Amino acid sequence: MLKQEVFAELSKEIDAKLQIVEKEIFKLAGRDFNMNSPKQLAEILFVDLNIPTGNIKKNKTGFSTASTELEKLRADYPIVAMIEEYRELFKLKTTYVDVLPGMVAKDGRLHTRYDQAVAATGRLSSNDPNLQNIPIRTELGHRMRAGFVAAPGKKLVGADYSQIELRIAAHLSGDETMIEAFRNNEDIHRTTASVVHGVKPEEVTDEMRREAKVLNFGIIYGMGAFGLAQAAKIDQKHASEFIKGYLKKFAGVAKYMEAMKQEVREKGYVETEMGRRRALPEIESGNVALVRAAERMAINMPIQGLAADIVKLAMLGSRELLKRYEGKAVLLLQIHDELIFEVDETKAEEFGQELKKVMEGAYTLKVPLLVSTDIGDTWGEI
DNA sequence: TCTGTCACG
DNA sequence: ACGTACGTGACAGAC
Repeated sequence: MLKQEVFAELSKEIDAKLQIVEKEIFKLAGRDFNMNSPKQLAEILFVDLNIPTGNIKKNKTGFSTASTELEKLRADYPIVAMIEEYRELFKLKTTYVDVLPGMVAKDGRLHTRYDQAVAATGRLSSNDPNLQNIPIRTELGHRMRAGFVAAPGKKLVGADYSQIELRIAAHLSGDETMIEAFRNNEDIHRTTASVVHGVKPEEVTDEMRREAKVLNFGIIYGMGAFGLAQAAKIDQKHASEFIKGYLKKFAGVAKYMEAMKQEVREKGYVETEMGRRRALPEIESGNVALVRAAERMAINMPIQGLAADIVKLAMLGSRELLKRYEGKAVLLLQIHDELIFEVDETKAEEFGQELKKVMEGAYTLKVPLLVSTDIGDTWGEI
């Protein structure tokens, strides 16, 4: 259910902030313009204000004003930081804060729709409204989630798989180092940094761990040195050596990647361990960029797809659990690696413990599946 | 309807 | 020389 007061409060606050930021931007720009138009914004930045475009990417229209590009300018140009703030506020307002309250149904609840046959990897997708992309990464995001509440007398019980895709990567690749790390319940990003740099885990710096985290997520999608350099904000040479070192130490992962590329070349498709297939006909296109893209999808799909399969199994398992709670617990949301239930407040604690067991036992990998659960009155608390 | 952008996992 | 990490849905602007 939505707490209308939370949304009304946020709306008011965002409006006020937007007004101030907008005025400030117009002043710095020297004239009024529509800052929701990337075209007009680019003209202001790169023509009127003559901001150098040396390392700014181009798109079909001209110079990009995407946040990854603006980030490069933030330190030198105050107007850029203001534009970033404007964008964040505007996005939250127009996509969520001003829209969701009007979508509440007669029963007082917000209902989404799930598509089960849209995503190529086997994931669900959510629409009208999409409740799989409600903000969380910013402070305003957290405050918005506090506006999603359990019905009176109920609690929200959330349960999410910890590092499910990396655990699946360990499982599918059979990489001994990665498997050991998960079996010992290590901090996987710290372990990666430790292994690649050849230092003890306790000697891993925050910087090393941060880079390793980006690499762990990127590597299984076929990220190159260029991508890692951008994402981790390191130079390309360093990124290239980091990847080389990683693939040498995590030889099982390198082997998995090669195996998927070969499989898609031979068969024209890849599949998850449970048999879900994704056809990748572009592999035969002869167009280098399309072939490379198909290879990356071939590496990623068996991982992301098995995660989707496992969560679906967990949903089936939870159905059995729900039967036992006969109307005292219902499933509200699935968010890829996470399930959120609404449960009688008297049963929430017990339900959470049983749910954790069901989800962790939904499928057996070479490494344990780990689920963490949370209970709260609002989505913001879990 | 397409493009650019940005919210999430 | 080129493009550059996977999967989605929604919004505003431009045409």
